[in-house]
Amino acid sequence: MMETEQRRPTGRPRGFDVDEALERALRVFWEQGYEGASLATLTGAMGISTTSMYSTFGNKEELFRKALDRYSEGPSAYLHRALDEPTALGVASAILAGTILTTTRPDNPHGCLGVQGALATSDSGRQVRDLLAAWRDDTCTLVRERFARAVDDGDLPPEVDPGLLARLVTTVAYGIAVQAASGVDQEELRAIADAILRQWPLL
Amino acid sequence: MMETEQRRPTGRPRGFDVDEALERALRVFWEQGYEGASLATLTGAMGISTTSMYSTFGNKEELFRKALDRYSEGPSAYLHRALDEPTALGVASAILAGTILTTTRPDNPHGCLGVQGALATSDSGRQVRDLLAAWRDDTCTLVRERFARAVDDGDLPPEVDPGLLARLVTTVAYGIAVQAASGVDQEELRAIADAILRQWPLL
DNA sequence: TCAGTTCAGCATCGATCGATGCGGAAAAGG
DNA sequence: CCTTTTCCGCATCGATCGATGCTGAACTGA
Repeated sequence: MMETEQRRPTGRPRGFDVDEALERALRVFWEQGYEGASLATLTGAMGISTTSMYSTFGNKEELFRKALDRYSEGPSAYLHRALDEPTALGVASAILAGTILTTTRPDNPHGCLGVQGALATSDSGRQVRDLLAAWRDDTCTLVRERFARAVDDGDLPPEVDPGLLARLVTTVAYGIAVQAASGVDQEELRAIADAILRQWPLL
Repeated sequence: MMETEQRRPTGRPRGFDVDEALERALRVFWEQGYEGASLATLTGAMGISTTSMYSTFGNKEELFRKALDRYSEGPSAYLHRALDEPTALGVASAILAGTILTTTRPDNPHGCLGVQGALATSDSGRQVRDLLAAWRDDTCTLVRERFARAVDDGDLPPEVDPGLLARLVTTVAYGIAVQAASGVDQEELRAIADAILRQWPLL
């Protein structure tokens, strides 16, 4: 028989919830960026000591990576749901709608962690900057592959370049994220997305 | 007769070129952001001592404000030239073309200072963050007023909302700036801009 | 030449950065 | 109970943060 029951570690159990602490850290990174978020601010928001943070998450960069993963599966989960839409227009519409909702939700920091987390950094933040650039590019790649499938299915005209269309949709999404970070109204952003989608597929 | 000759100050003259030092500082802020750019990095690139920097520019925040002014009149000067285009389509086309050129020029940092200079900051950078948000909003306002004039002139259909169209163009421009910061190819961005402009006026 | 003024190199300020070591407290197994 | 293991508050590390004072050098006008 397999040993299915997870090994209960001996010793004093952890005194805080890892998921909740990570959620708190995510929000700090989201609002203040990777370099702007200090360890003191992070641990203060997480409600734990620096010792607990380092023993649990490694270091600041590892904490950010885990926070980004949580962001992808939480606030940014609309992206993968959007890719399941039956039509390419539905995909694009869901991406822009999800972007607007996530970047302007009143109880969240405004903007997108993947954009404002580390867009320009010093040398010490270069690794995280590259990580987010890859994160954005991965998003674009996923959309491109979905659009390529739409072309194969006849859902998009054969002359449409899926890569270009994916780059266009993500560009608008990132632009929306910048506007949202400045506090632009949600309905105004919705009107922009509608105007773009009204010309679908634009190419 | 007016005293037209400028007062020559007595004492030892300044040993460096203020414009060139500011240009160097601008490039550091452009690449590393306001909070990422340390005084040591700034003065090192400017080739002056911290004493000279403080006596000449005030402090780090004032230095950034002056660098932003220089950015507006230099790399971002295409914006005001674009507003002088005879048609609204010409304005939008010039804005997007200028954005692409400035944010992807090989000898410049990639991206837009107004976007990546301080998109998410700690509390200490909040003033600069707000400054850049206002800078972006001012840009949008200038474009809106230009489009409103185009509506009055019959250059744009009367049902077009100038504010919405201006927000759309600037949103695409900011999105392009984000993509450029990630290293996206210039021609790909041009293709995106062309696709947008092909549907003009989109609303 | 001299007095007056400014520049800028050097040292350093207190605060904060990310990160770590120590040691008592707490909770498990035996 | 006792031993073992882990957690975590506290103090602190060297480095760096933005910012300033001191002081001799440099250059002016008289």
